[in-house]
Amino acid sequence: MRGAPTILHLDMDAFYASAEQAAKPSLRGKPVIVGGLGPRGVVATASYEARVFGVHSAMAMAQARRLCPNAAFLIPRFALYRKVSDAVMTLLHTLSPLVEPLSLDEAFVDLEAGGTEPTVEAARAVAERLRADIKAVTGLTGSVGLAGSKMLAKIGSEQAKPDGLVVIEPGTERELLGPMSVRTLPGVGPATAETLRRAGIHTVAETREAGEAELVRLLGRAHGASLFLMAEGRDERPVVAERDAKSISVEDTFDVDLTDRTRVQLEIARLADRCVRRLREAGRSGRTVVIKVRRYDFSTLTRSETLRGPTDDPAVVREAAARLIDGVETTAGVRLLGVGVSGLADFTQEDLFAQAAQAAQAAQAAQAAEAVQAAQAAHEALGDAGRPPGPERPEPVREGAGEASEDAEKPRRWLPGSDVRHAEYGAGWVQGSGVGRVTVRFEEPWSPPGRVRTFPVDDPALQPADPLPLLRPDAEAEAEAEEAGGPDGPTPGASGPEPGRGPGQPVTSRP
DNA sequence: TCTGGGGTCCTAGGACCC
DNA sequence: TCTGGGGTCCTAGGACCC
Repeated sequence: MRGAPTILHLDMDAFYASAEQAAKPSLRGKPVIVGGLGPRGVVATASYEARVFGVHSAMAMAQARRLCPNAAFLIPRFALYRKVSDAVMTLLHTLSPLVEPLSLDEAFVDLEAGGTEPTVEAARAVAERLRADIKAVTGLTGSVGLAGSKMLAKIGSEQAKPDGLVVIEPGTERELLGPMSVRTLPGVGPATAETLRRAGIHTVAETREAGEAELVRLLGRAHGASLFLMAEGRDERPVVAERDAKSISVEDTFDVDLTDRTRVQLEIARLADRCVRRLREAGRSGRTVVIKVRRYDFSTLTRSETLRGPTDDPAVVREAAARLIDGVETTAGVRLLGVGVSGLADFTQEDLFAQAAQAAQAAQAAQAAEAVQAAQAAHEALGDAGRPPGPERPEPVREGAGEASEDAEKPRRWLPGSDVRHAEYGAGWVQGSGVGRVTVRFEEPWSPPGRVRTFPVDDPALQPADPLPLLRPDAEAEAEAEEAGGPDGPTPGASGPEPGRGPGQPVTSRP
């Protein structure tokens, strides 16, 4: 706990929905719902206009449609959100080296580590300037909480929503927390709240009064002890920058339950390949392969297998996943399959062999023999004993292999919300499609609301496009873009700087 | 037409080693 | 031969978060 509110929590307001409204002028002031649009989709984010109708995150999309049938329903465009997020995180890094992102739209910042004077006034001034900078650079609003601990900074930003700032002054925590619901405390979800409710505990004050021993009895050692500390307003968790990922996983929910065994095996193989692609993009390898199966009745199980050494070989992960699914009964129907890798190591497979060789040289004879044995065993376990050890690695399996030829046969799918460009009408986005037609609204983030036109789905003049930046790029950037290949050339970042400013620099240089 | 996708941390039992 | 306790690794499941 600090004597001054120098821990900052930023939470962007209705992030995905707000980004869509910024990108699509015709949707401003209207209910917007972003999420999965299939039969089993859920809401990722609802705009404040949609929340009025009772729509909220994690709600089944079907229910959202019933509650708010006139909303715009859009698929998420992560490429855009990531760009906006990068711009926001860049601003946060100008405040302190200690920035802890929690997701694309949320982060803690340790202002004291960044040299902010430890006073309420100084912290408040930094936060207000940050909010103005975020608005100027992204066009979006964010809410900020300032407090002496992470927990209270986060509670503060929640209270500040939308588009606000709340400072919780050290010394006022217990009084503030006392009457609040236990659900306010981090780590208290539906299950914990129910356990506490049965014990007659509803508020933070009641949690505190129950005492640590009782909470540990109800919830277990770690959970009970940490909950007691939180209820007392004590939270010493430091802001930690750059935490390495501990696992990487991919999963798919199918529109219709899978019952065919061969199809299940095929999907597991595809997921394994996708997972390895992500693993390699991150420059990591992993030792434990996990599969996840959600059955028709939503019961979920996992099976895992730990290899002798880390791998980033698609064939190895595919084979492990295949062995694991072999032991799972799926005939009654499967709604979700997943493949993950944990026990991540920083080196790739070749590095592993290099390391083993080095170890063999350096270590004593006995240890060296052991290392070689281990390397051989790993080699065998990895299923490439027949492959000569060398720098080559198996070709990554690419899902889109032969894309061009396939595209000609497969009808293009125009998903609501996605960006397009028409040879004659310019930039727009898909408003809807069906019965061989696609409806496009032609507008840009900086234009007035645009008009709608309808085309055949296979109209060659209509092409998918990258997201436009939310703010109009300056003349300089536009010229560069044109030099780089005209309007279809690389698009400037979504957070394109305003006139006269270089990328990465704060918008304001006010004292 | 109920319930996504990507993560983190904790618990608990059994194997195995000292 | 019997009796232990502790530590670590692995597997499986569950709660929680955004």
